[in-house]
Amino acid sequence: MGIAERREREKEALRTLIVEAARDIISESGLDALSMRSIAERIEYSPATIYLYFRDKEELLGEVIHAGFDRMGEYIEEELTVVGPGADAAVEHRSLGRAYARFALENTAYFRVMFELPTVPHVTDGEACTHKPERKAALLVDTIQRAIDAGLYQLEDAETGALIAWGLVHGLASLYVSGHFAPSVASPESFLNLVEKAMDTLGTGLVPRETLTPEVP
Amino acid sequence: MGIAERREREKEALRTLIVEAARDIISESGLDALSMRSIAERIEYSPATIYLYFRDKEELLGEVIHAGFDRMGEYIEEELTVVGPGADAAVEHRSLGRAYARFALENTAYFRVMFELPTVPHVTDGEACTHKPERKAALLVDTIQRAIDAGLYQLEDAETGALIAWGLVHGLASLYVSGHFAPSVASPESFLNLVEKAMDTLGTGLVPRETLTPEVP
DNA sequence: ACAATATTCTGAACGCCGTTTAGTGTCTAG
DNA sequence: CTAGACACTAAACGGCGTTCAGAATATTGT
Repeated sequence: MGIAERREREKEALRTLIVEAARDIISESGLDALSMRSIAERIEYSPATIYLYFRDKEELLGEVIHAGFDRMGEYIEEELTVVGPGADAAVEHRSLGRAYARFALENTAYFRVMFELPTVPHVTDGEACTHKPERKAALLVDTIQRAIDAGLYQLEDAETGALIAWGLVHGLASLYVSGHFAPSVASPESFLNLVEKAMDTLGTGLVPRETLTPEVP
Repeated sequence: MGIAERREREKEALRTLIVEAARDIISESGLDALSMRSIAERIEYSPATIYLYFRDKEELLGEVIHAGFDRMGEYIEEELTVVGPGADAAVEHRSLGRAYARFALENTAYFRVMFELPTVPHVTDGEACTHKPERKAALLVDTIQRAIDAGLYQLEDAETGALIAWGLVHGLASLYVSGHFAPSVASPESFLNLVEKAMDTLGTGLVPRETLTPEVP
């Protein structure tokens, strides 16, 4: 009998409804506006009901954040589609950075929640750590490894290179969404330009070539 | 009569006592532990008293953040002292990055408050914008400009270069203090190493020199 | 020295928050 | 048709930021 299955489905539906309500409140009004009561009002249930589906606010936020990383994944795939499947690793690397910046730009409040929160409660929950940013990080490491293998990047360690590249774009995005940029770079366009310029600079380096002493063979 | 002056001094003393109490609570127990009541208890006054010295919690936090940037300034000066006054601009630039990273490392909770908060309430307060990060940012721009002038860096625009360099170090620090790094880079030493490596990489570039097409003269 | 005044401080309250619990209805199974 | 499982909620608890009437204290004028 499909009766238990229907109950199961309804339960799951309400669960995702709660997560979506939370996500929408954050996107529309910021994290401060997110309360168990505001979620409850939006989905037209009592606040207590939410606790039948989530242990506490932290667990609920964990799911919201998880959904955020899924959404960021869509940005990445979209950007990768633009450059096409045959692009070299360095070009793909640029796509990843662009996607990251675009996501931060278009999901400011969401981005902040994803990266500024105490976080990572259910990572230590025992189960395999197939969670949030690590998934995308693996993709970045992979891309950079391929760039190294193709001789496009000079790096001993792809993982370290990935952290550096991540740090660069994340730092710019982070400063942008927190409003720490002067008005001259505070516009969306100039932010995206800045990220492009930053990836250029990371590629070619600050120090002019001719001043570098040649390596001993 | 010095009586009004003494009152003035006492008023100022209690004001800074409040700010210091807030700063200590954040450093010891994190931002979540900071409440008007916890501050009041620590300084042995009623919570209501704080409102005689600060409009609201936001204004108080603004002063705490301001003090934080002063403290970061001390880190910078200390690090600049290490390399000495005669160092070239590129070396000084490295010092700035190192100071930034060390500050984040040794003042984790404080760093987060300084950069992750809605912020900047009294910047728009009308008066001259001689506030927090911009002060230090000017120093960074200056250093990079000197590096450009000395031919150490190849950049059209020192301000853009400063944003990129800031973004790189800030991003790594930001990811570190938020716990977004895998355990292998989560230790203080490896974090500092990573920042050094990152500044190396930004200097020399990801792309090997010989693959770069020479500029048209 | 004392009354009048100005200043500093606080107790108690308001409306929010996250969370718990006891109890309400409603649907299902035998 | 009834007994039990289930989904749900009203109400409360303690903590939060904040306000305000009034107590306590310090300063002044005489």
